[in-house]
Amino acid sequence: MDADLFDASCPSRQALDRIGDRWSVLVVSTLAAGTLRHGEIAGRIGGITPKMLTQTLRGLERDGLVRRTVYAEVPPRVEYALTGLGRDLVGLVQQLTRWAEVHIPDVEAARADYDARPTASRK
Amino acid sequence: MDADLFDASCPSRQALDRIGDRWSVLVVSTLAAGTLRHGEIAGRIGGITPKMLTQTLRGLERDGLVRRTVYAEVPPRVEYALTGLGRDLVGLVQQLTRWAEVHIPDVEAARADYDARPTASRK
DNA sequence: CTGTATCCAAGGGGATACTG
DNA sequence: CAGTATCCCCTTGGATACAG
Repeated sequence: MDADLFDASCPSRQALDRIGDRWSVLVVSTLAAGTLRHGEIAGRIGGITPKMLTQTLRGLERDGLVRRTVYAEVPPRVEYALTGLGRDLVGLVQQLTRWAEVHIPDVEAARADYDARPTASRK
Repeated sequence: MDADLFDASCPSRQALDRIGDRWSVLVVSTLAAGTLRHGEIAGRIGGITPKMLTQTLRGLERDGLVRRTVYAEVPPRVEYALTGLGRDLVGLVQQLTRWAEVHIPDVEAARADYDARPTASRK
């Protein structure tokens, strides 16, 4: 019931808990293009349900990564934009993306090799 | 059924799918210290079940991030070590950790502020 | 348009016990 | 010691319908 220095005290775990879910990275990356409305984000991502979009946006807003602005107009208008902290996160995500782009071939090669191995095959 | 440029084609998503789970980052970070045995890893992390350790290790091995060496001895001995690719990933994870260490205070402040807001309170 | 509420299926991951 | 096999719970997230 008590780990060494890991569990919740590990910063990388906390960071991953924030962006490790299915949509956060996508939403943040989309907002990197600039201020967008709820429907615009949904349209650009495609496949995300309104529930998940709102849920993701709320989480990002709560963590100070996204700023939500509501305009009290007749047709409700709500705009979302990255905060300075959010823009910072985007930079990190882009590094992650870059790493992935460079190394994915290696990973796939390793995987193909692993799956083809006669010894420790077995998925 | 077809997103713009995201969904599975997004590299960052692929990278996150690899390290976004509960244990991969912890295991990889632990192995950054050097070659370790199954039990040693479990001991250093604390709280991980043998099932999850093996499962995580298998995934990392399959993706070419970790190298598994089995010694055919009387008391079974299996050692795990990072590959070049794995060491590369560790570098990225450390960047992530660094970012988290620096910005977690901001995130927590934003969260506390959000939770205290009279307007859009409501968890 | 923006967002909420409900229902529900799938899977991750924990506990435990057992095998080589 | 290393790893496997079950069982099972609980969370994530998708579909759908509805409200402000």
